[in-house]
Amino acid sequence: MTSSAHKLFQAQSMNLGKRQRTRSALLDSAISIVATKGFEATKITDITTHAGLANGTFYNHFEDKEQLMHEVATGLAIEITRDIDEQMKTINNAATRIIVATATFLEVALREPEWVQVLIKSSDVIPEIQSNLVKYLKKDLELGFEQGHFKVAVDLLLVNQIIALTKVSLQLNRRRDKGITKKTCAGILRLLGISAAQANKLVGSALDT
Amino acid sequence: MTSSAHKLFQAQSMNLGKRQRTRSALLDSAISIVATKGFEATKITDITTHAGLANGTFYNHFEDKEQLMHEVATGLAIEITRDIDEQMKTINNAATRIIVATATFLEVALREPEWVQVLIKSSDVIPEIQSNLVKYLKKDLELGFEQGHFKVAVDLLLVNQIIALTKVSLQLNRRRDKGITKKTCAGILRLLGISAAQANKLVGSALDT
Amino acid sequence: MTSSAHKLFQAQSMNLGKRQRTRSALLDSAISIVATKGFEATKITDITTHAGLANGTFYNHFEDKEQLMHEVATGLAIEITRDIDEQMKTINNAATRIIVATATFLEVALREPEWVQVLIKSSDVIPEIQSNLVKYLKKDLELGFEQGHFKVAVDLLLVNQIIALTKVSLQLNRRRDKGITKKTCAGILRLLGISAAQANKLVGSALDT
Amino acid sequence: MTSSAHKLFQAQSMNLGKRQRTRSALLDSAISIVATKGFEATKITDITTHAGLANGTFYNHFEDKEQLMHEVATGLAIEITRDIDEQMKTINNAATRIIVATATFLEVALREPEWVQVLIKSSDVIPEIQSNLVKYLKKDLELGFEQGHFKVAVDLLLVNQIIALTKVSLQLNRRRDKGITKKTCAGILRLLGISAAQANKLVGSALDT
DNA sequence: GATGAATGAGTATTCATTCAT
DNA sequence: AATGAATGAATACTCATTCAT
Repeated sequence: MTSSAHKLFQAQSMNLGKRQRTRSALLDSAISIVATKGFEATKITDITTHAGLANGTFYNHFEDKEQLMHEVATGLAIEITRDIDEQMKTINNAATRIIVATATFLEVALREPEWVQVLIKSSDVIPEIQSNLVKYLKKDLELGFEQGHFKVAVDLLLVNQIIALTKVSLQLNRRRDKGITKKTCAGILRLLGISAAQANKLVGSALDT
Repeated sequence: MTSSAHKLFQAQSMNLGKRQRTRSALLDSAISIVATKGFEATKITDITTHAGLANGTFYNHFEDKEQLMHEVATGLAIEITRDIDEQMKTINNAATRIIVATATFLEVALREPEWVQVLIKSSDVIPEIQSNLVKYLKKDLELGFEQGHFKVAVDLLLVNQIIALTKVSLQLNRRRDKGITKKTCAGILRLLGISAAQANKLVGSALDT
Repeated sequence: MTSSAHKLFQAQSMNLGKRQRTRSALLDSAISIVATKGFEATKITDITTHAGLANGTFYNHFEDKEQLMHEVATGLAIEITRDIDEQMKTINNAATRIIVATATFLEVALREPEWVQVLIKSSDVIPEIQSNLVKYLKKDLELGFEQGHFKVAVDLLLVNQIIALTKVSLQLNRRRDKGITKKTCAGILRLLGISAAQANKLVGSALDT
Repeated sequence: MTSSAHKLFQAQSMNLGKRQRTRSALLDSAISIVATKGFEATKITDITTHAGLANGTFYNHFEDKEQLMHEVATGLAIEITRDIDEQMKTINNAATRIIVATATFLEVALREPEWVQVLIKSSDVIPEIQSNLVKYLKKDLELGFEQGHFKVAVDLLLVNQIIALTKVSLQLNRRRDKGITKKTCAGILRLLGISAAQANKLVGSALDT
């Protein structure tokens, strides 16, 4: 039927009871469908059919579509964040942190395009996702400003500009071009006031190791 | 019924026949409703009711919602572009052109928030809008690169990044803050490889006259 | 499809517009169905099918089943009350008033069993019906007590007892036995403290003219 | 979970096997739920949840809701009848029998409102209840007519009128007013052709001992 | 026997679209 | 052209019932 994408929730519930496995099947199906058809256009029956279940089964596990999508988005956010956090633990330089975070995120997007697709689409509907992202990103930006790397005062506009540049990268990257990751990171650094040449150098040394 | 916004299509059809005026009323109503409720949530009856017409009348003028939205988006694009083109006729410096184009667009967004709101929302659904925008913007970017102002090679990613920065500005500008226009222009220039200080200077001299 | 019963609402809307006639068809269909299957068991599609309409048409005229049933019950109450009021205008003796009101009501029930059936069933769900009935009945009972006909103090229990006796009459009168009307009136008078012999005499002279 | 009401079926099955005890738990739960929410609105899961059982367990004991309600109603009828029969064994005077039967029934209703509530609601759906009641009541009424106490010929209408008066008493007696019992008995006697004064006297002497 | 997950038929409701007036 | 009543496909949600464990 669908993708070779990894089943996030199913993987997590392999050794749990039947109830949890069915739940996970629904959550994973929702990811596939939403990635394809979008949030609004996804019908309950799309999800249950994709999971090989009866429509009524949906309501044994979720109140409504809203609740399901919440869990999907939350699960995805946690999973993706885990990867990024791991990479970032030992990095102190703010410019490098921004580069690595962006690049790791975009790599996940190459590996699991459905996950990120859904996460992005959800972030319009589920504000927590967006606001969490803003919070963490802001911290690194302020750090970089204090460290003297970035020449621009941090405000909400700036944070959202960077998120927007990352999203653009995702949208254009249908062809899975790895070069776009570097260009995106460099663009973000330039937006932060770093010169074009310096931006390229920083991206190169941060990502080519 | 509601807004003090200017009726784009009605204004254009004032002196035409009744058929055209009814058509225009529907188009203008669509703008108001879509700006408020979004594309998906807009019902045919919302539009006809707002226009003071019977629901059936809609189908005397349009095949379906899709077609209506096409015309709305096209009309808006033409109208808004007209303003910008006017401003740009005498400007040769690419950096200034980018600034003025962005600022003019954002000013229209302040004056006619519904128009721009709808245009943005439509651009997801109607690709021509986006691709037209890309075409014109690309020309100026290439000019700037040739002129030596911008330090970055022009590609589709770059164009879309600039568009994205402009959209972010719109989304955040619920409070009609004019300062955001300048910040947005400066951000675009930095993204194009101009230093933060130089970007601010250019924006200042382009917009403060 | 069904009964030879008179179409209350259709009769009232014969010369009105199409909208009103369709509305009335739905109201009359509701009466037929509710009389047969009861309030709870009546589905929207039962009503529309019986009226020869599409299910969606229902919602062009009513918010939901609740609203429809309200109108049905109100319409029936008005119609039935009209008959009774007519008969009672010139009657001053309270005992006679009670007899005539009960007998007229039971006669309507013989003529239009569906109407009364539905009215009774509605009175559980729509309290206004019941409380209106209580109000009017109470007045006559108090009059009779003042006039010295009835030996029993009027209270809510008494009023409800009389209503209950009338309902029993309806339930048992599947065979359309006119004798039950007299027995019911006599029973009510006995309940009000009138002797069995006197009760029969009063009923006889009130109804045999 | 809730009421302090006595568990009829559980009490009867205390010393029987587990199967019987589970059955009884379901029957008692059904009484509680139906008394609160009514027959139609009672869901299978309401009953099983209240009994602390899984929903599937229901079908190990009953065919469907219908069968359950049959057993509930039958059990309640037997239990309540037992009390009344006990009281009546030594009473020969028909008027006193009617008074005591009614009063005992209404007392049970005060003590176990759920039982009677459900019994009344069931009697619409399960005709045997009603017809049994009719049979026993009819016997006493005929006795009273032979004894010369009641002035009215016994027929089905009369029997149902008396039942109706008893039900009215239950419906109005939300506030647990003991006075209503006496008024109800007196009303029944008046309906049977006994004068108001005599009715009050009989009720007084039958119930005040 | 008990469990509770899964089932799917049944129902209310919405709304784009048609068409007779 | 405009009207607005009627349509019916689409969809969410409920709940009695089944059945594998």
